[in-house]
Amino acid sequence: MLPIKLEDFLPHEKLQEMNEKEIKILEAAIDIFAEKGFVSTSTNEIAKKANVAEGTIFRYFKTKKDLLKSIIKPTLVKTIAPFEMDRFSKAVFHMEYDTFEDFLKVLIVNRMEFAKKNTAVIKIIIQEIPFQEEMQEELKKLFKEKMYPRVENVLQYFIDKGQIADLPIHTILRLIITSVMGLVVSTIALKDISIWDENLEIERTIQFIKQGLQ
Amino acid sequence: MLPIKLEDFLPHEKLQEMNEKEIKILEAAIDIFAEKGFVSTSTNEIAKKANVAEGTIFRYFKTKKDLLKSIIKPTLVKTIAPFEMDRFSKAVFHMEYDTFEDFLKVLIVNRMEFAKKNTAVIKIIIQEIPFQEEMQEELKKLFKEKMYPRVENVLQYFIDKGQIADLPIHTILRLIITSVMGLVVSTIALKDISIWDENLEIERTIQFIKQGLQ
Amino acid sequence: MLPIKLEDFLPHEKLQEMNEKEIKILEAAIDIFAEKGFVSTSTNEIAKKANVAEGTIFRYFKTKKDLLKSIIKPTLVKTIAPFEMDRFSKAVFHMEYDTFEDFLKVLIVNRMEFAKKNTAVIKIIIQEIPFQEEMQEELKKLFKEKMYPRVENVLQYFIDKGQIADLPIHTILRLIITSVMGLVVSTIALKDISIWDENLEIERTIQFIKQGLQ
Amino acid sequence: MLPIKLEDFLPHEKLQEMNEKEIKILEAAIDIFAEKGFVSTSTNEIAKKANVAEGTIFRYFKTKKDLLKSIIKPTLVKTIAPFEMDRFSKAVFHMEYDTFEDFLKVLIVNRMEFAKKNTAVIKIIIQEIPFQEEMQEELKKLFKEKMYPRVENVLQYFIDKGQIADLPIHTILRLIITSVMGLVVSTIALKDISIWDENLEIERTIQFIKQGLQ
DNA sequence: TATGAATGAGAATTCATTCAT
DNA sequence: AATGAATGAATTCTCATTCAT
Repeated sequence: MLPIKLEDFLPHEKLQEMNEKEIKILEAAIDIFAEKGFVSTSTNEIAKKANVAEGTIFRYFKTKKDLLKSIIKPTLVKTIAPFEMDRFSKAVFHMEYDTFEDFLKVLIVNRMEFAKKNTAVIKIIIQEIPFQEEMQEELKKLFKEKMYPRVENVLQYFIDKGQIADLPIHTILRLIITSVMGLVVSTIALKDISIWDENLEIERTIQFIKQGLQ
Repeated sequence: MLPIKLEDFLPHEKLQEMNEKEIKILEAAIDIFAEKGFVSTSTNEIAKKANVAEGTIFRYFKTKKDLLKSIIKPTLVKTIAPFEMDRFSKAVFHMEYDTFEDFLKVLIVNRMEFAKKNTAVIKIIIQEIPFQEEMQEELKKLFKEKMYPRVENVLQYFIDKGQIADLPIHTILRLIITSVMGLVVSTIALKDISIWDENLEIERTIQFIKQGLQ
Repeated sequence: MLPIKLEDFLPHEKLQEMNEKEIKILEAAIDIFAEKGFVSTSTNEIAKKANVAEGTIFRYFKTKKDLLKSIIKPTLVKTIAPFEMDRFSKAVFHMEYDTFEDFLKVLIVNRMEFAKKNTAVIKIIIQEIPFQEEMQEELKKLFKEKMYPRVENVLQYFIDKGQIADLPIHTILRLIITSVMGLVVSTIALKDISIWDENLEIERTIQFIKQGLQ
Repeated sequence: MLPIKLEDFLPHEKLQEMNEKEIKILEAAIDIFAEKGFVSTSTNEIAKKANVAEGTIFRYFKTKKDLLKSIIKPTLVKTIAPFEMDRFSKAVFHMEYDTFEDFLKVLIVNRMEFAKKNTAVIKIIIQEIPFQEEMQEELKKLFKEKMYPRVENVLQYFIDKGQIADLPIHTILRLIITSVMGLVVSTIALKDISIWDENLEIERTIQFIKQGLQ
């Protein structure tokens, strides 16, 4: 895996108000957390990789756990965010997509790109969320308040148009998320294997979900 | 989560040749590993919960990692095993199931039951596999040698009968596994929530997969 | 090094009143103590090599240190003993040897044989005596009471006959012991090296001491 | 035994680049290792005597064994070094000493002084070398490459001059080393005993070796 | 701000010894 | 007599965090 560059996925304003050392610490921490897990990574190791003194870490992050939170939170927010803010979301809410298939395509391509940019942090989130109650709450809140209401709207729209079956929203959502995450995880895990043709698998997954929900 | 009882899921012969203390250590370890993660669990903690001296742990398991392996391995094997040996598998190979739907039903119900019995160990496996190369190899080998060939047979049979689309086996398998694991994880995570009706969700998942692969 | 056989160097009566297990424990302990040192040898290891249960060791030897003493003491006694009891000693006291050279020859050949039979225990003694005050006392007492008076006699006899220089007994003794121990240690350490010709080195050492004391 | 002062026998430059705590740890370790042996000394004990936290030991020495090596190695080098570098050695190679006796005198006085300054470390070396293969190799290498060739030169010179007998170099060397080490050990062990007159014993040892090799 | 030495609590592991069988 | 399971104190080593410079 290539070393992380924070500028790839932290908002510009945020980055500008961050110190260079702080950034290097975050980048180093993401790299090593993803590789060895949070608990198995020592602050000493992070300091060395970030080329700072161990004490410097604690100037920017009160504790090691704080450092973890600083890594997880923005990505958690950005995982959910598109559903409320970006081009994609606005488009959907203006019902610019006529078909569920178009919607799926945009959703999947968008989240796949995001996942590939944020592989390391996503790994960390998947590993650590089960043990970080605070982050679990954050995730639940984001899901409930930011994501679910918008998605409910969209899905209801397609149900009403008769493009997908009249199942409970939470069931539809589960089946979609499950399939998309399966695709994402497979892509990350298998991306080096020759038989894996990403575009083909994306297309097949779209068809699978679409038909499955008909 | 209820405390684990090993007798629920270790073969009788195996249990009989195990010492009472050894069993109590395993049970305690499974409980705490699942709750706090392997690295964050101290042997002291395990010893206390198992009501043995800390040294006793090391009589039965050479190292803490050994203890982890002793927990993970049998469940890993049993996760794969049904595909080669039990009633379900034999039945399938004699093509006693006429329809893909029947096959899916048996598969899902069977794995759901297993998952509910082994929740804690499955949590541990999901958490630790990414960091335990040895176990990764074991898993790959089991998958390749024990599971894939049999499943390939069955799926090809249904493809030939025209009951599922003519997609590559690995794609079909990914979509099925993904959906089933999504169901399993949802069941474990949401089982206490009132709107979650397990049987209904099973049925919906079966329909989803079946239609998705048509 | 070949495994030790106690019968080689424990008196017959002593051996007869010893249990078979006790003997096997002693033999195993000597072997491993010599190889790894007393502190670095575990009772478990000894038990395994002796083919007995760990508890059995403590039936015959109250503590691990007791086992050490049981190994060291008889050899310590036998290192000193010849000077008071055996053929060599009696001979010397009857002044059957006319020349200092004859005396040296008997002394060295005798002690070399003893050293080669007891290599392992001698190693243990050299390693452990510095840390075992109790054994140090024993050694001093044996030296003072059993060895020194006899040896003094003999050496005085040769001084009086003009065969060795009129130096203080303790100096003569130091120079002899030093040269003999150097020979013994060299023999043990170098016995596998081709240029080492034992008989030649014995002869040279005799000449060296003899001339040195003229 | 008096507490060790490192400044007595570590080169000035080396000492200057060493931290105060590092020095205190080394001094404490030498003291206790010499008294109780390496394996029987706990890092806790060393820390207490050195007045540092136990963790501090491991900042300066990666492992306990590393600490041992750091103690043994410089003294091992310095035991051999004079034969290749210092005043004594240069003098000998310019054959400034006319007689073997002069040579012996310089050798013995020099090594006796060294031994008295480094008693504790020498004790440790003698105790631990048999169990530390790495150090054994180091010792052999030093002996072979640094000491033996020079000494061979000198001894051959005296053989050629007819001052010592024409014996193999290794035999001559063994007899000298043996006698000198015997003197050193006796001095260390007996230095508190009233009958022990060091200068007298040195003189007697010189005569003993000289005549022995005639 | 930044450093990195120092800390000491806590980790996994070992082992002599005990004791019920 | 003999076993070997069980113990728990002691050991080496790690690491997040603090703090004087």
